[in-house]
Amino acid sequence: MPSPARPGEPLAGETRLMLRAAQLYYRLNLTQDQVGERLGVSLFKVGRLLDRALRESAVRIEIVHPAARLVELEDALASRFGLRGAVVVDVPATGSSPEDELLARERVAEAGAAHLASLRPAGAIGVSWGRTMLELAAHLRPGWTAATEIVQLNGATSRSAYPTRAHEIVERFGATSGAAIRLMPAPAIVGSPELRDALEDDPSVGETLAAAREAGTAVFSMGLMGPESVHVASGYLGEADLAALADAGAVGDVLGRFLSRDGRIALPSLDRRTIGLPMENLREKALTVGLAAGAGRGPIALAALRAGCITVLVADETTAAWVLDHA
Amino acid sequence: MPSPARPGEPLAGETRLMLRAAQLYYRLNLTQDQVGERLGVSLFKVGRLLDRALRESAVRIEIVHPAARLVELEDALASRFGLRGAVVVDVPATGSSPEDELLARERVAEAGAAHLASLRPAGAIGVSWGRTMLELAAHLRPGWTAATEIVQLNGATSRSAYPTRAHEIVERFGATSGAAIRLMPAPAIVGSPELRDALEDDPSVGETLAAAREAGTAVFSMGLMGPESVHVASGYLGEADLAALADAGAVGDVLGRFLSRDGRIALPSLDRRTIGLPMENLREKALTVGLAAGAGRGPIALAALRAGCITVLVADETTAAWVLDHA
DNA sequence: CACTTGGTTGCACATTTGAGCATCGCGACC
DNA sequence: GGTCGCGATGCTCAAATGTGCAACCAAGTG
Repeated sequence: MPSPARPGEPLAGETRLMLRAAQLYYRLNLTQDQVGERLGVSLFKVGRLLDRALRESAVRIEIVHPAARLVELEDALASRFGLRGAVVVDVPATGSSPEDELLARERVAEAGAAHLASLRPAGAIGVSWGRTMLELAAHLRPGWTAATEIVQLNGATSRSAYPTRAHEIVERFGATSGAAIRLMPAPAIVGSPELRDALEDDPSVGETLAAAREAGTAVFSMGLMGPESVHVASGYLGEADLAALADAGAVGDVLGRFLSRDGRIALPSLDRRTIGLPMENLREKALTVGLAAGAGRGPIALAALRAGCITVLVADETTAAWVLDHA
Repeated sequence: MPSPARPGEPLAGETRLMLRAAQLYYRLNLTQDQVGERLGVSLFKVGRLLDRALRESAVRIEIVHPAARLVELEDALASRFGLRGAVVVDVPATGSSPEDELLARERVAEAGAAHLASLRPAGAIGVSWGRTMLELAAHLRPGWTAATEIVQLNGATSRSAYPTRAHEIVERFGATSGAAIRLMPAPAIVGSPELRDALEDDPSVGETLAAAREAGTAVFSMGLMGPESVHVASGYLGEADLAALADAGAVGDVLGRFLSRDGRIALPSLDRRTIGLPMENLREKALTVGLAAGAGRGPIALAALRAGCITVLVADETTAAWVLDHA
């Protein structure tokens, strides 16, 4: 490629012409033959001049919109992880203060609700619970889907005074769509594998679980691992479990299933005490929307992506950037 | 115009779509309907999206070639002073050391020669003399013009040991074109108006002067005012004249005519002692190429432009910028 | 001096893009 | 509840743009 005229060399007439053509074409928006007329060359030559300008990158075209970065992150995530889509939300401040967490949740939930609606999911839709899911449900607009059934994907009856409000979520999903709802009347995590199996075998839970397996769509949020996890507040996890999870390298959970960095079940013994749709079933769904909102969600988002259980990721910018940085 | 999404607002889906379209169109060079296909919208909508992106300046197109600035200066000069053309030359260093002066002269002269040739002047061509003109002449390539006659525009026989080499210039112009040449056998400036008139009335000078008036084209350089002027070295100007010129606000000369900042003859009494084509005749020519090369030429270049005696300016970048700054 | 050969030019043609216009959907206002 | 107006959409058609090809020029080369 012809060198871009080092200072010190006389400027070739061709180059001069090229730049003048670029000015007239790009700045003044003349057509190529107007440029040609003004410059005294044929319109063909103008085209070739502009071609050269582009190839030598004498003109630079860049996308400067403040949100362009978000779109870039979305595309990068989608192609890196083979997603069907990604939505990255611009959250002004992203610290880890409760207010920032709240804001991030609101914005991600809002964007998630809008995107979910735009996907027009049909048939049965499975949903998880949690603060982000509650917020998402609140943003659903009547008629957003023609789905026939809303199924709760994992256990949610609280053991503590702190309510999971899981039924509110499912009800809101149902109320805004006219779909039938199906709750899962069980805790998320119980004390023993035997109890888990017994509950899952009981029709009250088992039928919901079967419906959850059948649903073509799943919507869920990703939870942090640690004392601030909703599973601690809800009384499902004690000190000992937390310590064991930490030892096992857990970074967070999806539907109550705690994952390690690489996307595997971190602690199988705990997983066997967890009630709800198992990972392998989640992976089989045609459409799964996973939400990650707030500081520290990078690791679990990445783990879930690696686990292959996400087809559409909705996240705040910080989380998205972290994921791409560490992928 | 729709505001460019302040951070803190949810990103409208339209905007997201717009940016994605811009990415695909400008970065990946897809056609508008390929973009439409990929984004699931009609090609019309893509066109409108891209339109909006342009109007909201979400995409910026800029010309980044290092020489772009020169072209800008050229256009600005041409439109500001109603010129037929302008050539601005990139000169690496532009100090006022002798080496820098030399370099600037070389580059401006080279560009001037090339541009002059590209204008294909015909008929009679008038030329001045000076170091820049000598350099220009050296860069003329055989056959550069079909002109019939080369005429010296102003007096040039040296009074001092320092030769003006004016005849070399005219001869080179003639030799490279096959045109007849006509010298002006007289000094540039003489001691009295009476002598000037007597010389100009003599056929030896008068006929050349008449031919100079008839020439349709003139090529000349601009000289500095002060002790470094070639007119001092050649012995035309003494201390007293210099002081008077300084008092009168002279900034430099064109064809031996010293001008003040505003483009007027600075010192009419001196002008009446100057032999050569007068200003008013220079102004009448269809094509006049004026060269300004080297530090400190800004003021005389501006003065000459204001005098209206230039249709094509050739200058170094520093001079060009100075002129536009002070116009 | 004829003959290649590489590069540039202009051109006809196909594709792509932009402009103007009819239509549609939706909300506001009788 | 009708209907008026406005903005968005898709369409047709003309303009603008890119592509492949043949002609041409200039500079080597045998």
